[in-house]
Amino acid sequence: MTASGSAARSTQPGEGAPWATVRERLHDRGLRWTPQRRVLIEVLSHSDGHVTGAELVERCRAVDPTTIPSTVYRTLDVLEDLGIVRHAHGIDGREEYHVLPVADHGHLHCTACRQTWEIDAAEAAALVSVLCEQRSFEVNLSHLSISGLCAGCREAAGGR
Amino acid sequence: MTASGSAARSTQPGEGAPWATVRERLHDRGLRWTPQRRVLIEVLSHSDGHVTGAELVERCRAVDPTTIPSTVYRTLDVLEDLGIVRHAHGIDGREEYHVLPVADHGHLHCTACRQTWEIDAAEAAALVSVLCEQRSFEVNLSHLSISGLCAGCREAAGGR
DNA sequence: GTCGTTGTTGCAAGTGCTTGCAACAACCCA
DNA sequence: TGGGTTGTTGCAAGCACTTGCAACAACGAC
Repeated sequence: MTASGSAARSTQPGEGAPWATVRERLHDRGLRWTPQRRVLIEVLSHSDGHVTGAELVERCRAVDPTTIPSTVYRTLDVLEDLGIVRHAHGIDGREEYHVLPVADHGHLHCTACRQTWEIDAAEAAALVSVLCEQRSFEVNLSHLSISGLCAGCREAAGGR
Repeated sequence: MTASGSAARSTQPGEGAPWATVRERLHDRGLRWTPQRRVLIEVLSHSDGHVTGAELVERCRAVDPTTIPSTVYRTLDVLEDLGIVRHAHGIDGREEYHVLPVADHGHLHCTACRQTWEIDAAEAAALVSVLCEQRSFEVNLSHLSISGLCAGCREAAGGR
């Protein structure tokens, strides 16, 4: 909810209005601004947080019924290159897109209630530093997906 | 590589010969011992570490060409219930089965060289305890999949 | 050995996503 | 404004599973 609606309507071209600058950012890389991309950008600009690929395809279809899945997935790849979306794999291995990642963060999935939470760099710091020190492994936090049981479900399961 | 070949040939029915007891373990649950399951068990007993679902289907086909994918996947579900295999999702979201998980452990995937390593409870302890204390979240270590850059690839990438 | 119950299988259709390829159309340049 | 280059699209086929369902066959009982 933090600065959600206002961000899309902001007039400054930097952090504030990422959607407004997509077109020129594509141009800068020699990429093109097509009606199909316009549709996806519009859909994304109205999506908050996490959406699955299939969901995005469906929403694009609602705007333009001629939308083809492969186009959506290919455009998502391009937008990921631009840093506008980021994908991870949900608990069932499905693509899950995160729109406008403000900061690198991972995800926590409860296998019982299927809810999702974000974990920020601070919370993951312990793991990241252990792996970095012991193995020189650089963790890609945005792709980190942890599953298990949330507090509520542990309690519901009987506490033991 | 630790105690790989010998384990399958051991005669003691406890930890040592899990394959020999599968049949009765199925019986104990009112489940059946079918030729199709025999094939998969045989394939699994010759597989070490991590295999994808598709790979298992293929190997079963090598033993019995009439093998049907859905049967393999359904049998894997059953075997997972028995604790004989465990699945997680690889970096690309595909099913990855881990045969005979000796101890709970997670996985480390390098996005550059696609290699995989295991991380044990000790290494993940820092993360697990942070999440447990701060959120009462119980991490399912066997399903933990971390991606990033391994030491070798970081160096190859130019060190920066 | 035969019978009946019920867990399993095979099949076919479906989902989510990917890929190769030819036709198309943004966009740059004159 | 017209023309050419080349990034994109749409389509069809394919991969990795998943699911519903009717026919089948393990396995315990008689």
